Amino acid sequence: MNSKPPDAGIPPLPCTGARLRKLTRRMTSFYEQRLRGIGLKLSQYSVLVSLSEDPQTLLQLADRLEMDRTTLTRSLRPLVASGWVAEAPGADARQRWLILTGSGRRFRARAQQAWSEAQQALEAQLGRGFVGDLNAQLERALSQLKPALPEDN
Amino acid sequence: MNSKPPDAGIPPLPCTGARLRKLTRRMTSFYEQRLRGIGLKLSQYSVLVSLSEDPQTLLQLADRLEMDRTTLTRSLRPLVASGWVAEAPGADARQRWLILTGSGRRFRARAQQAWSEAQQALEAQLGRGFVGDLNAQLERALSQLKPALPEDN
DNA sequence: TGCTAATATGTGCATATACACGTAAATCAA
DNA sequence: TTGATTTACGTGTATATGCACATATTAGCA
Repeated sequence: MNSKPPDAGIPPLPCTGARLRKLTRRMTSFYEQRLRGIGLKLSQYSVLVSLSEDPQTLLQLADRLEMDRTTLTRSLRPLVASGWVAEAPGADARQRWLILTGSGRRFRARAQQAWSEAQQALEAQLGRGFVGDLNAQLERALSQLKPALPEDN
Repeated sequence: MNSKPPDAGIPPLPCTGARLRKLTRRMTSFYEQRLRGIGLKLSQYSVLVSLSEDPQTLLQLADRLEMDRTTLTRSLRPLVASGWVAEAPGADARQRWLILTGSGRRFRARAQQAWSEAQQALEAQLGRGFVGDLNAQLERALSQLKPALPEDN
C-alpha cells in the first residue's frame, strides 16, 4: 500500500517550462532584431555590463550572471576576439581575470544605447505597466525557484 | 533639431530579456533533472506531445510549436534515431511527414508521467497558485508579444 | 507547355546551454 | 614536506536557437 492515495483529483497545470521557453524565444528575437545593427547578442550585453562594473574571474562572472561556467567560457570567445574583453592571469595561476578594455567600454556605451531603445520599444509595445508587472513576476519566480545545488559527486 | 525631445525623464526598466533567460535556464534545469531518468529533454517532450495528436509536416510542427523550422530539423534527429518518430514522404514530394511510431507512443506515455511529476514538483515547490499566476502572466505576454513577421526578402 | 514564382526542406555557421571528464595549481593535513 | 583534496578552468559531446544560403518541387501564368 502506498502512504499516499493515487493522484486522482488535481491534474498538473500546463507546462510552465514550455511556455517560458516560447516566450524567451520571442523576447530574445525582439531584442536581437534591435541589437543586430551593432552586432551584439543579448547575452553578450549582460557580460559587458557586468564586466563594466569591475574585473572578475570566470567563476565570479558565472556566479553573478548565474550561467554555467563552461557556457561562459565559450560566450567570451567572440568578445575577446573583438577586443572588448581582455584576459589576464592573476596571482592565483588558476584564475583567469576578465577585464573590459577601453574599446570594450566605448562599445558598451553604444550597446547600452541600443539596448535601451530595445527595452523602450518593448515597453511601448506591451505597455510600461505590463512590462513592470512581468518583471516583478519573473523576479518573484527567480527568488522562489532557487538554482539546484550541484550534487557533490 | 530633433522632432522628439531627448529622452530625459523615464529610464527603461531593467532588462526583461535577461531576466526571462535566467528564469528559463533555472526552470529548464528543474524539469530536466526530473526527466533525465528517462533520457528526455524538455523540448523533445513538446514534440512528442504535438505529434501524438496527429502526424504533421515539419513546417506544420514548427508553426504549432512556434519554433524555427531549422531548429526543429535538428531536434528531430535524436527522436528519429530512437525510433520514436518516423519520417514519411507525402503526395507532395517536398513535404516530410512526421509520425509518432508505436514505440514513440509508448515512450510518450512514460514521458508524460515523468513530466507530470516534474510539473507537480514545481507546483509543490512554488505553490500551485503562484505557478498558475505565472502561467497566466506568461500567456498574456505571449498573446501581446506577437512573433515578428519574417520580412519578405 | 515552358518559364517564373512560391513552397518545403536541408546545410553551414555562429552562438547558447550544460553535463562529463580531464588537468594544473593551491590548500591542507599527517 | 608530501600526498590527498579542493579549486579554477578547459574540452568533448549533444542539444537549442536562428540567420543566410542552397536545392528540389510544385503551382501559376503567358
